Amino acid sequence: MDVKQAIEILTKKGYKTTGRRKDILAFFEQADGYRTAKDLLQFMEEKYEGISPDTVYRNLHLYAEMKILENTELNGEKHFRMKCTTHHHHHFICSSCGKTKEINVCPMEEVENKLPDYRIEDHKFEIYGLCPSC
Amino acid sequence: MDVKQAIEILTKKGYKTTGRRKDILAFFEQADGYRTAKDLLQFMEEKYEGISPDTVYRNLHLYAEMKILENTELNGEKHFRMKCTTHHHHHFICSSCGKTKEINVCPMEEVENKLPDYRIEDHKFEIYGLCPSC
DNA sequence: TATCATATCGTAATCATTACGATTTGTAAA
DNA sequence: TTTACAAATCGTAATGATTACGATATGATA
Repeated sequence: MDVKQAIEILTKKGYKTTGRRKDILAFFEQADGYRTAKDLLQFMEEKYEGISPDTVYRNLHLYAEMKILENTELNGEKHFRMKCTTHHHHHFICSSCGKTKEINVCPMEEVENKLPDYRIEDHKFEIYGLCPSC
Repeated sequence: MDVKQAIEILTKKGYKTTGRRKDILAFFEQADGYRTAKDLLQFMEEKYEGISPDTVYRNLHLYAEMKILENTELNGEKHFRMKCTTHHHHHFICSSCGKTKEINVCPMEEVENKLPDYRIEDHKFEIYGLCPSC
């Protein structure tokens, strides 16, 4: 997912493309990993002095709902990153810098066979630790 | 993990066995699944009128730190349950009632081979959905 | 350029969690 | 059993993240 694709989704669903929305997307595009709401708020405050926290959180939720961002809990805080648009996969997440590495292992097929009477709606498979540079 | 084992751990590490601590453990022993801090607080207030929220949260963290409880995020809220003491495994978690089902699938060996330069510290593999009764 | 629904602001409210001094209470030694 | 003391809890306030909301500003479309 990049800024261009995200804006297309917004437009198609009838949402407006404002400067703040574009800058939030740009922040995550260049972020290369998971970032907190606070990180984003600080970034936005540099350009938009006195920006309302409401604006930041509202758009974070909007983007998560529209599958433009994905989120996870890291060190007790919610973190966000651009959603991957390629094939299904999971991530190693560096708990120090938030960078991720794609992991192409998913045991869900095996698991589904073991849960015949359950309705499976979602799953999470994440590996945490330190990346080579941290 | 049951109440008896948990109290042994507390005692061994020099923590006191208070009525409140025993009742918190009893709550999770009979809970059979994940419960929120609020669930626990409500339960405790029935018996201990005017109990301080500090007491509840402090002990939740103490138990999590001592590996008596494990926790996860469910519907945006932290949930806790008694820690499993058997062999390593993962869980299906019902997002409606919080009940869990043991899943004996773990692909970490395969994953470790793919991350030679990374320090792996933890991993999470959880399946979410509805259990047969929900 | 005018219109209008949407987005944002400014600020306050909410909610979960944490902090802290005062008081109470297990625990272990006398 | 009593005493002594560190640990636990209370009562209450502070904190911090998030959400709410009426007023105002601003994209998008005609």
